[in-house]
Amino acid sequence: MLDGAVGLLDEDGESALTFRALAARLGGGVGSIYWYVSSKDELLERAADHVMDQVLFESERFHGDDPIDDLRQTAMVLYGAVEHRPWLGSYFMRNSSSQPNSLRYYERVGQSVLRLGLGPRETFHAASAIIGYVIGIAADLGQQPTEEMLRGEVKRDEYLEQAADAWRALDPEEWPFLHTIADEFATHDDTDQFTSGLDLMLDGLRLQAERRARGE
Amino acid sequence: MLDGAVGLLDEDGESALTFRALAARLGGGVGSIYWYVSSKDELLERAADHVMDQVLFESERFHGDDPIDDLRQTAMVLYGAVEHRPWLGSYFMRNSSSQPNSLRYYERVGQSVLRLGLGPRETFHAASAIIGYVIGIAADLGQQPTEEMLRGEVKRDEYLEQAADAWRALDPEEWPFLHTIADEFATHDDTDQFTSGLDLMLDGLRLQAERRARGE
DNA sequence: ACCTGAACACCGTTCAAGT
DNA sequence: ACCTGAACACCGTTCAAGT
Repeated sequence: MLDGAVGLLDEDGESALTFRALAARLGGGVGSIYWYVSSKDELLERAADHVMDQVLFESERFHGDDPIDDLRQTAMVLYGAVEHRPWLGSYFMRNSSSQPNSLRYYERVGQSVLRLGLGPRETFHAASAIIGYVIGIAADLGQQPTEEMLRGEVKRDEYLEQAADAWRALDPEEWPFLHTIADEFATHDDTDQFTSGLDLMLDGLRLQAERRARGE
Repeated sequence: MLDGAVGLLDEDGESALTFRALAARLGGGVGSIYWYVSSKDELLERAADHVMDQVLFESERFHGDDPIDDLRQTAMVLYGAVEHRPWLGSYFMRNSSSQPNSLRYYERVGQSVLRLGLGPRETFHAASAIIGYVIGIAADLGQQPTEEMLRGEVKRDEYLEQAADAWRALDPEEWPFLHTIADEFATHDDTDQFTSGLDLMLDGLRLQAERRARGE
């Protein structure tokens, strides 16, 4: 059932997942889904956790010497899963019993942070910040244009170039930032953008750990 | 109209904003809303930008010597707006013409980053990372429990303590991270959590700027 | 124990008709 | 130019009835 739900979501976006469509795909009646799930909210939570099962599996092979490296790779696996699933961000990591894999993932990230030797509060904050960042960026990147691209109406390059052109047409005195980044934006790679911000955060985390190790 | 829409969203959450409820509040018919807005999506985009108007106003007074300080304060104003409006994260910063304030906010953040003297690509990445982080964390924090709290069913403290208890009951060998942070989680302050992660990212950004200034 | 599908309440959107 | 509200297609959810 969850395979079917994730399939519908991946193929045609969040609006394609209806009880009727899911029942049709499974070859059953609308009502029978309610035997396994109590609401659409729970269906989406369980679908999210179903995706996290794969994320968890893929991130289990990272056991390097540097905990920061492990964190980077673990975060990137999650990013890969959320990048084209904007719905995932809104439903995972709800502290509910129907999301055991999300909790395990949180624990995994946390264990890498633990190796940095920070205090409990800093450890809690750092692990939450990393996951929050991944979700935030992925939600940002997987928005409206993506939906139109799913329907094949707009190509990504054209969309970016169009937005960049609009920025270039603005007054440079008033919009120096948009002018500076217009070229970068038009040709940017989403994964690069994600990685850069992640590295900023991980650099800050490494700095915090070093400071603490020096007893500051 | 947008005041009415934001009012409904703030009072009873995203599901309370329906065309019928909005029409009733405005004392008109359902169809008349379509004279001003072409779809519910656009209504939410404009409502989001309506909120951003206030965010923009509040963040205009930051002009300190340290661009990083400006960034921190500008980010915190946005956080304050999104914290209790989980719907905002999904609708703002779509590069559409109906969101001029979001674009202005992006420019504002970007101008502070520009003062750090990085290259165009790093500038683009840093500004996007900061905003992505704010949205991600705020979306994380403003989830399900908040909705139940809106209905007055669960108090925040009880909810956190309950989750922490569930973590404490797990095997400590297998879940060292959750055991380490259970106490912190039970008593944590959302704004503290947000600020800590933001500072990690800003520390990393400062480091990057210093490296570049030294010509590395 | 598990499934069915008609029925219900509600939603976004359209549109002929009004002022 | 702006508003009205019935009508339409569709949705999540319920439930009496089936196996």
